[in-house]
Amino acid sequence: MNNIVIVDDHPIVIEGLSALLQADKALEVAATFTTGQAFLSFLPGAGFIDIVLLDITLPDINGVEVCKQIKKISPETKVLIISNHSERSIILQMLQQGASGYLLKNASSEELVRCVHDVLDGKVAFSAEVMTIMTRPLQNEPKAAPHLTKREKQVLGMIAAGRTSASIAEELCVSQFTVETHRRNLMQKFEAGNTAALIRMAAAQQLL
Amino acid sequence: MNNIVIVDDHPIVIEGLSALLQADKALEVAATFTTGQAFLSFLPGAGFIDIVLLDITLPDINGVEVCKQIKKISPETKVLIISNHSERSIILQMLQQGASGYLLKNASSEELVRCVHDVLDGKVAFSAEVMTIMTRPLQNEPKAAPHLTKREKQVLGMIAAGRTSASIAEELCVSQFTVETHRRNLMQKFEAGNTAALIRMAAAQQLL
DNA sequence: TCTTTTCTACTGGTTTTCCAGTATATTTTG
DNA sequence: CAAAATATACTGGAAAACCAGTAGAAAAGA
Repeated sequence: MNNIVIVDDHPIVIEGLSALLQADKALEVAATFTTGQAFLSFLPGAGFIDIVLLDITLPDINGVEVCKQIKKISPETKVLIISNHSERSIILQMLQQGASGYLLKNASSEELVRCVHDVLDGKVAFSAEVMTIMTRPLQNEPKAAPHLTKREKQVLGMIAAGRTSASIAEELCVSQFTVETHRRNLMQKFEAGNTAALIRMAAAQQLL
Repeated sequence: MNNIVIVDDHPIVIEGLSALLQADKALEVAATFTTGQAFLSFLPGAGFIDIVLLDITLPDINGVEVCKQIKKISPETKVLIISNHSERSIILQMLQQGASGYLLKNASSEELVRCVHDVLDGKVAFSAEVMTIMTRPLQNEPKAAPHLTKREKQVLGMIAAGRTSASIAEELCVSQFTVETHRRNLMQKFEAGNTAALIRMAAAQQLL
């Protein structure tokens, strides 16, 4: 009998997953949580968990963080991500964090059960749609978001808010030159020729 | 015994809703569908349906359209929207289409059952969060998108692409002054102090 | 610790935006 | 048709962004 824990902020989804999994005699839903924090408090004291079905978008903490914690506290516990996000970068990020599988919420019930078993067997499991996304050629992929430093993100936000370099410099207590250097570096990272393009790029990548 | 139909493209959600509703003896899930088209084909020949739990975002047709069709074919059938969208405009739009209630997917199971009963009783039902959204004062509502003329939209797009006024003027075969006047009017309409803010506003309103 | 990254700061010059006006021709609409 | 909205064009000046370098200090990671 395998112990399963479900973490998802939608009670309806928890109910659905539970119903689908309980149909299988080999699986036992041991506990469910609607917040990452509640689950993380439970985790250290809990007995061994075979697999965690984890939603990425939780109201309190990021799913990435939750996954990291699981792997830290109980490396043998498998993590199967159940998410709405179909961006390749996110899927990869979760796998790098130690997740063993990735399902989209529109996966069929058969896929769900199959994936849970595959993961329990030590395999890496994806739903059909995720498989398609991961194997799709890269050509018309949206450009990967460049890595921004903390400061750069901060400055970017302020530029997008319509602030001038001078006013940003004042607020951050740095020289105006510094702010302009940040701006220039941002434009270079985004391959933008001017502020307008910079903001558009950033907006397109949900960075605002 | 009330007849329920569930339309949602996520099998997991269907499963969850079914499990929660079947617990109530007064409710019977008569059928479920993962596409709007499948449901609409079924609808005319089907017996009387008391209530449809309807997801707005379906892979094939828009939930608005589905709702409209339900009300056309069977006006007495209640529609309870189950959605991820928490924008006031969308909620209002569904109510105008004849929906009797609106739930967010993160609603608790109690709320779900309560709302189903309320709707069956002829009331209009919202989950707590939707209630909060609908009664929240308008002040920090996102500003309605200003009306833009064709030319303004065109210029806006080109500005966002990082073009300078001069280059835009050349492409449009108008004077640089004209482009700058357009830009100024755009900034005024968006209440933006400079190009960066303009692009951010436009991006926030999906105008790019 | 050493290396790399990040954050900081400056020079000096060019280009572009931004502001506040005015004004006319062309469409659209009541 | 008349009024309103739209698109066009210009002046002139202040402010800000943009370009292309350089470079030291601080923090983070190997």
